[in-house]
Amino acid sequence: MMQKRPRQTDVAKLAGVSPATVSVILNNRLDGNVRIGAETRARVLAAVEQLGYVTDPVARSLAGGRNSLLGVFTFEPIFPLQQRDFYYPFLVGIEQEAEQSGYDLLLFTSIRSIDGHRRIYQGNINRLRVADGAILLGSEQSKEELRRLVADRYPFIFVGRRELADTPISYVAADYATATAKIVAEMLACGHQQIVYLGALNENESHRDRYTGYLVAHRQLGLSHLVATAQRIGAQVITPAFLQQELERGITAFVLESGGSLIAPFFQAMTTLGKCAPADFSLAVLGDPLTDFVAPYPVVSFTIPREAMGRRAVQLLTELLQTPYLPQMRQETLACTYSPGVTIAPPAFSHSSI
Amino acid sequence: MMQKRPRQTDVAKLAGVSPATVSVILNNRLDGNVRIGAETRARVLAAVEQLGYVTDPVARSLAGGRNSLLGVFTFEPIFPLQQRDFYYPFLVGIEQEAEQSGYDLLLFTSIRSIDGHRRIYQGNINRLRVADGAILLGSEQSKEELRRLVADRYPFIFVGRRELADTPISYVAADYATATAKIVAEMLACGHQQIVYLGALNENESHRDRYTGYLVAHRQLGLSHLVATAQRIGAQVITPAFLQQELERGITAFVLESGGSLIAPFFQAMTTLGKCAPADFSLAVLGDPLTDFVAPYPVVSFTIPREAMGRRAVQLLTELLQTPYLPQMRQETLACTYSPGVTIAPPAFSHSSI
DNA sequence: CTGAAAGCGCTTACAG
DNA sequence: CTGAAAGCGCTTACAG
Repeated sequence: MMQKRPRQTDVAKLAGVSPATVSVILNNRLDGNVRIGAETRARVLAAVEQLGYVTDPVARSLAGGRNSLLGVFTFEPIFPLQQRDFYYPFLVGIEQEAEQSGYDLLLFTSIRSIDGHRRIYQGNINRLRVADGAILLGSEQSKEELRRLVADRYPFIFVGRRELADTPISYVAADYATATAKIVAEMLACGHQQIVYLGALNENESHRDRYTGYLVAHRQLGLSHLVATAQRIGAQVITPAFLQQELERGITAFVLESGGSLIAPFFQAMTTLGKCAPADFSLAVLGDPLTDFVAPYPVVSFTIPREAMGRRAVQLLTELLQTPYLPQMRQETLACTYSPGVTIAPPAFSHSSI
Repeated sequence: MMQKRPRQTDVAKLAGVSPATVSVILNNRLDGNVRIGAETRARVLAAVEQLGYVTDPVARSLAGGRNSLLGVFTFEPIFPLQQRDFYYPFLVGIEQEAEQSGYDLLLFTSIRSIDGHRRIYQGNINRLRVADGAILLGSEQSKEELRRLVADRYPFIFVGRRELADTPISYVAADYATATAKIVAEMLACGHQQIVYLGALNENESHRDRYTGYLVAHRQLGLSHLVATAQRIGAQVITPAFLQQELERGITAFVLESGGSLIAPFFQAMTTLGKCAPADFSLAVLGDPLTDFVAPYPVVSFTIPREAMGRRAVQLLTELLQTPYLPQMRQETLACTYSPGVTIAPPAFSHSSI
């Protein structure tokens, strides 16, 4: 049967001091007017050791201290069966930094997913509050819940840029805009004048950032008039007929959002047409490099700094927790790494007439 | 500036009832002697809505006794960069079951690894105690720490069988013995009489269980005299010369422990010799099926039920936590799944002379 | 059917 | 330098 855990009072009794003293020593408080004698401190620490005492984080947290618990909340299952690659690299970074900072990680697994996604507020409870602050991840996030979190002044950092109408929120994001701009600029420099932007149906912040990069690249060269509107399309739209049509109307280069499952259909359709990059068209993927399985040749793309984002999110969160009176907002953007490929070359029939 | 979030007392005041009543209603308590009038309940719920009241889970858990935190402790980093496949499936199962049971997961990332592995007891303090109980994983576990954990009566379940000299400990393990016995029996039934057991250098419980299965298969057929002692060898021992020698002394079948990095050298050496299973020898791997990358053909093996082990570990742990007065020991073994291959066939030159 | 009171285990002013 | 006291926000017997 289970022994009751030792309490602070037990330690206090054993050491012959008051609970307050134990608390002060354990929290290493160095306030000007709190000073503990070396002898007392030693006695208390000895008692702590002897009893195997560990502060109850729940009580500590209630009493207004902090509990060294960093929440990790994902809107999808944390360890998804399918896309195991999605969260993993973030978690690697998060764990590394948590270890450095001496925080434990609290995964909110008690939060049942309802119709496929999890909600922070269940009934009336913000479960996240058991942790000092939390790192949020996930694409299926509910803006409504974020808004409420901000209103509740709960400290959190989103991994990935998220925006709310009136309310700025803290995040660590990948710099999709710059990465995309660089690639599109490369295409423009090659002489492409009709670069079509193919995006997935659901538009979110990271998609918008990519599109911004696309626009910026054109604008910087004074080529704004060449910009085509982005096409947000379902994967099933990408057929040989569709791409044929695009090529015929003078499109010489494509940039594809990753993650929207546009990529496999694209290659399939192009193969059906007997078209190949960079001979027949130029191509870049706006996201992580493709595996050999998906692409027949190295496609120009960029790497999202997932681990670094995880690490940085923990750093920012711990900063937030240590300075509770400063504005609770941090927004940071980390650079993506250009990933070379063989898919960008001058267009076969240059329409250049600048 | 934001208002302080509403408390239970605010709701009580607004509804004109006592905090206790609010608590009872919000927790939906149906105890025999607690009954709330429909009108009162409606009034309270309306007040909750109006104020946007959210129960503070920290206070709730302090008052209630339990914190619904399940610890997850790994002796190596939880999200290792290298062998990401090792912990992941366990964690999937653990998360699934934690969600079912309404527990959150506490990852002890604050525990720094010293010379590559983590220690539960740091300066005589058991960090794990911040959680109600914990699930332990990892091959590098220190027996000394486990012993202490048991002595402290801390509730935990090890994923994987672990044994301590005098102290039984709780675990969920894979049934390596049965899985191995089945495979070896298949080889014996095929007519093999010299089956060599090749094991990694470090012997642990899971290795011993496999060897036990190897022995059992022989014994069940009354063939104990055919048993060769297991060879515990380093990967570098597996050279073409070594295997040549084995074949020459009449060995017709090999069973290899997985995880000891014996497998790659084995295939390399056999390829060098120009030998191929099952024509020249029979073969099984005592562990997870090999990827195409490692093995040129499907090798008989078995799948370790990692997810199920994770799930079961959480179940057993929550049982332990709910029945604190029953014996704190659970040992359970889950079956592995036979994974077929093409590597077992009758020996080319049968020495059978039974 | 509902309220007053005690208590969960800690921290933090405030005295001295 | 250390202790007594109040309080964090809830739940749970216990009264009535």
